[in-house]
Amino acid sequence: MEPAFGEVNQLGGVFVNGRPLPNAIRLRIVELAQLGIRPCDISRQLRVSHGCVSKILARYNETGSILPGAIGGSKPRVTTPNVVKHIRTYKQRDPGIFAWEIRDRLLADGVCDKYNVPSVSSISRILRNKIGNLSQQNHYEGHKQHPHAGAPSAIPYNHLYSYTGPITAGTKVPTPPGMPTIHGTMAIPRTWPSSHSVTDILGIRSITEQVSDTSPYHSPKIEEWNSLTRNTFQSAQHMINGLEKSSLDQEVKYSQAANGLPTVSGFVAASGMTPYPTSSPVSPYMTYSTAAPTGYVTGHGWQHTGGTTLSPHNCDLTASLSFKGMQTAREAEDSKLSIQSRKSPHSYHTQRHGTIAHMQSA
DNA sequence: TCCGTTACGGTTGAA
DNA sequence: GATTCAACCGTAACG
Repeated sequence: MEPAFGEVNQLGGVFVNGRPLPNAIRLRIVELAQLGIRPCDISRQLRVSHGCVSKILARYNETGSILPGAIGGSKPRVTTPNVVKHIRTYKQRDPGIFAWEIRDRLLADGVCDKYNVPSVSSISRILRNKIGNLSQQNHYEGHKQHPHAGAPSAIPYNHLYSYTGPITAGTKVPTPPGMPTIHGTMAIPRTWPSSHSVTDILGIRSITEQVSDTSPYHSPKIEEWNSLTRNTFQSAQHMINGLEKSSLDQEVKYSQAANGLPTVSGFVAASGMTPYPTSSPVSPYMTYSTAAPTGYVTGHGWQHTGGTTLSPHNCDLTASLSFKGMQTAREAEDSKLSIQSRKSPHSYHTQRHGTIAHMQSA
């Protein structure tokens, strides 16, 4: 069950447990950091925990993206029909073949690469569950003959069966040459045009990337985001440091504080505001609603999915960061990006709690 | 005081 | 449609 209100952290900021910060806040964190403001000051200024500031800045430096990672979902399956078909073929040709031999052969034949090759146990499971009858029959026959009598390794396997499964780290598409970059951080080998980048958030996408809309990995979700950005942003003329100043200022109006630090007045302390001060309680999950984006105070219009008119000159960042589009962009990218380095050290416990939470909410 | 790290309680979405 | 599971989130606390 969704909570009606967000929570308040020690700094007085409002957050929703388990949900990402608004994109504008994330963007503001990066921008302030680029202005040379220390993370601790950013933390206090935006009332976001310093751990979060650190995390967002670290991610930005690492990936060039301010956006949160893809939440939920499952890892791409490696036992695609094509892989199963090859395993079946191997088993047919050599009933005595071991799972690890199949694994090696899948690699050798280019059916899989090291990133998406099934584990030996997975292959065993496939043999048992999906090719069980065949396996038993052939295995029996195999015992009647010599297991390796057929010299299967000499048989040229059909290389037309190239792997067509989900893209993983090993099958990534290189960043198009025309991909705009922000600082050097965008130069890291992203393998898919990241819709998470500040550049993309602000609507600067290369033609190359748009061409990718017709790629085999094109999906309605990607199209949704692409159409949004294409229709919304026509140029990068307003970019400063990769950040769209005017649009940003429209959304997160901030003044100059006495200490010289920009103050995000739109994101005020809980003591000075009602987090979602509407006549009808506005859920922090407004993120996914269609409420009007009038700023963080008035209903947290972050990432609304409404039909605000978007243009380079009237691109309220909140609107331009339509969560609907962003979410789908993340989904699209997540299907293409395998971020190997972000293994959660506490997956077990989070999973456990997630399950419990899920059960409680059910 | 600052900041990187991590335990924790939570959400999400594909399978 | 419900459940499982593995990803993610931000906060709080620690060193």
